[in-house]
Amino acid sequence: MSPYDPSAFPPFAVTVDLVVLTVRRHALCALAVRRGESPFQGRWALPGGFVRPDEDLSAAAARELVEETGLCAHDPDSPVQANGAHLEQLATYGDPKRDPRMRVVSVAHLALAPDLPAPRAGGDANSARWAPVDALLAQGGYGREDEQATPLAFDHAQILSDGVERARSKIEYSSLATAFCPPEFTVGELRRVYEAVWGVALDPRNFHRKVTGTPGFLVPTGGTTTRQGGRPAQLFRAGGATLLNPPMLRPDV
Amino acid sequence: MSPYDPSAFPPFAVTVDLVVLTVRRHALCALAVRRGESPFQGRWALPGGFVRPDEDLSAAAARELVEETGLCAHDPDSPVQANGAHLEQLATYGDPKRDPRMRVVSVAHLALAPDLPAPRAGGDANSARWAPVDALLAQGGYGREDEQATPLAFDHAQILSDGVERARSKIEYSSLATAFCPPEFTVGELRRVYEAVWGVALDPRNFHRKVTGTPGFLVPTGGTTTRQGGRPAQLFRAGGATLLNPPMLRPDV
DNA sequence: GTGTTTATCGTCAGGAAGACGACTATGATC
DNA sequence: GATCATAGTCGTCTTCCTGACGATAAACAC
Repeated sequence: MSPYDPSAFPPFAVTVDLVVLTVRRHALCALAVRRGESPFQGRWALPGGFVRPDEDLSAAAARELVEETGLCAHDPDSPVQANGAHLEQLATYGDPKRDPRMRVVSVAHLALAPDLPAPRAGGDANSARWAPVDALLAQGGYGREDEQATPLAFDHAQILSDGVERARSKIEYSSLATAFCPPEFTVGELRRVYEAVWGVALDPRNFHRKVTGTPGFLVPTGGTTTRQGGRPAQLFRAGGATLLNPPMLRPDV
Repeated sequence: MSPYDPSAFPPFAVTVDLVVLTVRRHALCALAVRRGESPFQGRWALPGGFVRPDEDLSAAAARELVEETGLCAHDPDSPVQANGAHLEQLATYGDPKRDPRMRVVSVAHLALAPDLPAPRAGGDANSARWAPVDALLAQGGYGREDEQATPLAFDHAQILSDGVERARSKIEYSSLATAFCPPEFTVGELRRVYEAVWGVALDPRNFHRKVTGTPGFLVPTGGTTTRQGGRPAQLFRAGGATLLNPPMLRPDV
């Protein structure tokens, strides 16, 4: 087989799909849009769209993220967090039958965002919402008789599942959990992020010792807050460290 | 922008490129093929080729792997090791200018193989060889006046670098290092794999304690060998465990 | 036999994490 | 204003894991 033969290559459509995760009311939620057209009309799907002819993959993902959420994405290599989300490539899905109409290869990206106001619907999707990932992935199961109980369109359940697993494992050994927090946050708020993403309860005392004892993870801003009730808590910003060594240990599993 | 509009999508070429790694003579090596045609004619590149119209991405990668090495690839989810290599998706590269002729999106895959006899050249590549990754990535640097000192074609240096980094980090927390070993191997041989991939020296006694003390990592076959010289060493096969918990710690960095 | 090489077992100190007690500083309630 | 509930913060103790390194074992080369 002759590689890169410009005269005879099978044409593909290339899209980006986004797994946008946030933590709302102690639950890990993903952004879902309702499809307005066939196939899978009326079903929920991940936001996404075609890559433009002269657009890089990461640029396409960032553009879709802005269109859907208004979030400004940061480069994967500069994990600063201003009013933006963390964005990284997740994986690529190219089963020949994943789209019944034509051959579509989708480069999925993962975005982590702090809790936001209502999502803004893109021009093409007639509605968008944050939904708990458990509900989105519970296929036909436990959900109320809600449109949420229907499976996601295309192979988006698989993509979402892979994105959630990436997020779950990545907060173990990186400081990425701070991407779910506002610019200033307390140790307790960060702990609730871990608890929501992992679905477990963590010991507040050991967690406090761990995160405050890891150099470069958190830097105190000097302020305090009582927005969570109880005794006032110190406010922190994310420090420069991106890798946690030793990592945060996820209980049992 | 209307997603999945079959009447108006920009056509892309989709390829798979392979980072095939092995350990030869205590060095981490990658499979490189010499390009027989323009662009980058005569330069070294990663093996790869077009995805066929009705072929899944992983199937295309497995096919290319067989064509280049004769290795039978295993499914990423069934990490058994018979006469086959570990194969997993690495990342996707889609810079609009990465191929000067047309828009090509390449889904790179990472393969880990035991030390093999000479690679077999595919029909399209006039030569193929194992080369130390250090030499392939040393752009214009230290190499002898060898064709190896020229940078790899396209963005393949970046792809190879990402693949090597993935391998380096993945053997920390998984049993994947056994994919570099023959079906039966000794603790010392496994240690030399880690040393070659990480480029460090490990304490033989602590390494032995770690790998033999991790349940499911190694299972003794009962046999022994002296092929490394010295006192006879027990032979092991890879156990069922795929995740190492706690992980193997990489010194310093 | 002596030396060299590799494998394997053991010991010890230091660090990190889980379990959990205790105290502190707010707001809510009586 | 006293009491209570809530959340945050500091310690202690035990256990496990790792790194450093001594010691022994079993082959081969001479």
